[in-house]
Amino acid sequence: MARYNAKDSEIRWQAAWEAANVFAAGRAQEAPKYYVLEMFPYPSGRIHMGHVRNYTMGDVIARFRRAQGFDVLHPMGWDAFGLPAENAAREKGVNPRDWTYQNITTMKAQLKQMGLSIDWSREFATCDPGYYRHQQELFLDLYEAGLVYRAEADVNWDPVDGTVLANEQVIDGRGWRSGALVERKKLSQWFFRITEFAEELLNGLDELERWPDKVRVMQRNWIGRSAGLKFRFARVGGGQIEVFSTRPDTLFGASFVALSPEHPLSAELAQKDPALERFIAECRRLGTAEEAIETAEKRGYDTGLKVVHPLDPNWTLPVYVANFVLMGYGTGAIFGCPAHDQRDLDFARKYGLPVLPVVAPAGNEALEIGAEAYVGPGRLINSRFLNGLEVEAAKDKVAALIEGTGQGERTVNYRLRDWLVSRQRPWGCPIPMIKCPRCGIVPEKRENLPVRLPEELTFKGAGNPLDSDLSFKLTRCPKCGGDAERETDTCDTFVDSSWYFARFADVTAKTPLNSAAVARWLPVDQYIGGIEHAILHLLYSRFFIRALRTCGHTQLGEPFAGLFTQGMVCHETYRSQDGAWVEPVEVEKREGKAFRKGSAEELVIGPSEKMSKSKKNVIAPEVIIDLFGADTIRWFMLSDTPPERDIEWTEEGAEGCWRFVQRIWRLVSEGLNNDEATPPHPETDADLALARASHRAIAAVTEDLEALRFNRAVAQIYTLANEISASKAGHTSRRQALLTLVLLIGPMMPHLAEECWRHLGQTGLVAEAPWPKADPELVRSSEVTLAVQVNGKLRGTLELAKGAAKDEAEKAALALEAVQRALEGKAPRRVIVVPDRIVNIVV
RNA sequence: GCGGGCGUGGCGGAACUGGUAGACGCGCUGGAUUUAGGUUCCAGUGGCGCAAGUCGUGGGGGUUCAAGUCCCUCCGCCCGCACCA
Repeated sequence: MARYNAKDSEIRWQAAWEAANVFAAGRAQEAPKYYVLEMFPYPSGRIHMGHVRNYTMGDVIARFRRAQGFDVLHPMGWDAFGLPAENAAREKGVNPRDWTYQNITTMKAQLKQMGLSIDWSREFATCDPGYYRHQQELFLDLYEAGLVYRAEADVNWDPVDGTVLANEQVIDGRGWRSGALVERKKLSQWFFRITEFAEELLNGLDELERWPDKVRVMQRNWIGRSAGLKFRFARVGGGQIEVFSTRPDTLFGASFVALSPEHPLSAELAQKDPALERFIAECRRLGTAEEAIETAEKRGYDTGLKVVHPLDPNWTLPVYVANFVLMGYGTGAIFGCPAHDQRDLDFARKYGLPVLPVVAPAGNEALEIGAEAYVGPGRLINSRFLNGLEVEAAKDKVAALIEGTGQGERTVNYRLRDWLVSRQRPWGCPIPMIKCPRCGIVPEKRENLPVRLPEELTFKGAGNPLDSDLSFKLTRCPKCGGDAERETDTCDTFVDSSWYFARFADVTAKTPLNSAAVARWLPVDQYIGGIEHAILHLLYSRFFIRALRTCGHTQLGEPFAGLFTQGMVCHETYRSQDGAWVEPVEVEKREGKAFRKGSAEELVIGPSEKMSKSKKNVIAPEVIIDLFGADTIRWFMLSDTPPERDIEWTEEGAEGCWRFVQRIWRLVSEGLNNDEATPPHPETDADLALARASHRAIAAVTEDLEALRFNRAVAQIYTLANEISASKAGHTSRRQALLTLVLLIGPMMPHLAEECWRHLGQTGLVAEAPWPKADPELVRSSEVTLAVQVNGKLRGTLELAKGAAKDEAEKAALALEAVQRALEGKAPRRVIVVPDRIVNIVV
C-alpha cells in the first residue's frame, strides 16, 4: 500500500476544482445565500501562520455551507495601500506599486496552495485604479451629502511616519504603527462625520447578536454616550463658562468649577498669569510619558475668578484650572461636586474645598463623606426644593429649571470624535478635491475619475512625494478653469477596507455598488478576523455603510451579521546563553531540553508568545506545507484549541496531524482491500454499531461546525476513525462509514477527502457533494448507561434499555454487588432515579 | 480604578438545561512487527493504594440526594478601557 502523497494529490485536486469552477458564487441562484469573509490581508510579502489560521476557519465554513446547499460567496482581495510599500520603496528603491503587486502574486500562490475554496474571479486590490476610482466617487457622494468636511484641527502628528493619526490610532500617546511619541499640530484636514451616526451605531450593537460581547462592549465604550445638561455659569464681572454634567441633580453640592488646561479661557488667563502658564505647561507634559505615574494625583490652580451659582444668585464658586478635566470631552469645563464624584472629592480634599453631601442612600440620611464619594442611588438632601426627590427626578427638575431660564439645555454627549481621513502619504487613494485660489475647495468632476496616482513616485527628502510631483499636483479648476492645485492628501487606508466587502458582491459594477447584488449577498453572514480590529475597522465599516445608505447606494443595515475573532498563533521562544533569540529551525530538542541543532550548546526555553520576527519564533507556513501538505497544516489549525483562543504551534502536534492524514488514507485503502476477505453481512450488531457511530458523528460534527467549534468537530472525527478501525463490521458497512468519514473531513482536509472519495469508487467531487444527514433513529441509542450512586458516590453503572421505568432501574441498581457492599446491610432511605441518567441511593 | 474573561492530568483541551470529571489529541510507559531510526499495531497512562477503595476541577465556605457547573468569599492570571464630568 502506497503512502498518501499529499504534494501530488493537492496539486491535482486544486486543478480539478478550478477546472470545474466549483467555488464560483452565484451557481445556485434559487438557494439561500451565505457570505463568508475573512479580513482581507495586507500584501506584506508572504503569508504567515495567522493568515493560515484565519483562512482555514473561513474555508471550513465556506465548504461546509456549500455542502449544506447554500449559494456561497467566499471572495478574496488585498488591502493594498499602506506604509510598508512606501518603506520598501524608500529602502530598496522599488516602486511601491511593483512591490505590492509582486507580493500579491506570491501570496496568492500561497493561498492557492492551501486549497482555499475562493471565488478568485472576484479578486481585487484596493490599489487598483478600478477600485479606488469608485472610492473617490463615494468620497464625492459623501461630500455632497454633507458627511465630509474640512477643518483646521489640532491633530495628532506622528513625526516618524510623517502623517496625522486619528485619535484611535494613538495608543498611550504613541503612533499605533511607528510607536513614536505623538505631537500636536494644527493642520487643515478632511473629516468624515461619523458622529452624525453615533446614536445609530450605538443602538445597532444590540442587534448584532452573533458578535462577541467583548467587541460590542468595546464599541459601546468607544462611542461613549452620556446624557446630561449643558449649561452656563455667569462669571462675576462678565462673561460665562459653559459646563457639561450628567449629574445636574447634585448642583447644590457644587463647590468649584474647573477648566481644562487646554480650555481657551485657561490660555487667555495664562497670558496675564505666568504661574498659571507654568501650571498649564506642566499639565501638558504630564499628558504623555508620566501619565501612568501621575494619574492618581489631582492638581489644580486657583484662577481667582468667581462664578455665580445658576440656582442662587448669592452663591459664588471659585474657578480652577484642573489637570483632570479633558478638553476633548463635553465643554472642557465642569462643576465639581466632591461628595458624589471621586475625582472631585480628591481635588476638594487637596485644596480645602467644601464637601456637602446632597444624595443620601435609603436609611442613611445623615450621610458623612470620608475618603470615598457616594455615587449610588438615593434621595436628595441639603438641596432646598429638591430635598426628598430621587436622583432621576431631581435631574429632571434641575434640567427643566435651567432650560426654563435659558441658562442651558439637555444634551447627549459622545466620546466618539469625527473620523480624520487625511493622510500625507503618496501610496493611498487620492482625495478627489481641488484647491482653487478663486473658487476655494472644488470637487473633481466625476468624468475625470479616477484621480490616478502618478506611475512613478520619488521618495527624496521629507514630506509627501505627491506634494512635489507637479504633474500630479497642478491642474485646472473644474469650476472656473483656472490654474489650481490638487489635494495631495490621500485617504486613510481604513477607508479602503470600509466597503470592500460590499464591492465583492459585484466587482464588475460600473457604479461603486450594484445594489441588487449587495441586497443578494450582504450582510456578511460570517466575518472572521483578529480582535485587533474590534474598534477601528469594524466601527468604520458600520459607519461607512450607513453613509452609503444616506447617499442611496444601498439599503443595507449592518455590514456583518456574524463576527468571529480568532486567537493568535504562538510558539515557544528560544535564546542562547548570551540572550540572543534563536529561530525554531535552528533548535533541536533532546529530553525536554533545547540545543542548537547539531551542537551541545544548550538554549534557554522561553514562554510561548505570539509569532513575531523580533522574537524569531516564526514558523513559515510554506515550509510546513512543503513538508506535510496543506491538509496537515489546516487540520492542526482546527484541532485541540478552541478557535477564539491563542493556539500554540508545536512540531509534535504537526506530526500528529500528519500521521492522522496517513491513517485515514490507510483506513480507506484497507477498506478496499478487504473486499474479498470480509464478505458483506449487513445486519450484524457490529454493522449496526458502526452505522450508529457514523450517524452520531454526522450529528455532532454538523452541530459543532454550525457553532464554529472546530476543535470539537475534530475530536468527533477522531472518534469516528477510531470506531471504524476497531469495528468488526462487514465490508459494506465499513465502506459506508468510510464515505461518511470522508464527507465529514471534506471541509477541513479537502484534498485528502477528494483522494479518498475517488479511491472508494465515487465519482464527482466531495467539494460538490451534499453534506450527510444524520438519521435520528440511528443517533438515538436503544441502550443507555446509568450511573449508580450510593450517597452521591459512584458505585457502578447499569446498562438499560432507553426509557426504562424508574422502578426497574431502581431494582437493577440495588441488585448490583458494589451497591450491596456500599449499603453495608442498611436499608435505603430514599432512592432518586433520573431516567436514562442516574440512580442515587441515599441511606 | 472600571469593564470583560479565565483557572480541570505532564501539555492542548472535553463535559448540553447540576446527574459516570478528564472525551479527543499531544506526550509518556510497556509489549509486538519491521528496523538503522521513524512508521505501524496492541496494552496502559489524574494522585495514593496489591486490592477493596480513597482523594481529586485555584483556596475556603454554602445550597442540593447529587456541584467543574449554582451562591458567598479569597487568591492568581489574561484582555480591553482608562481622569468621559
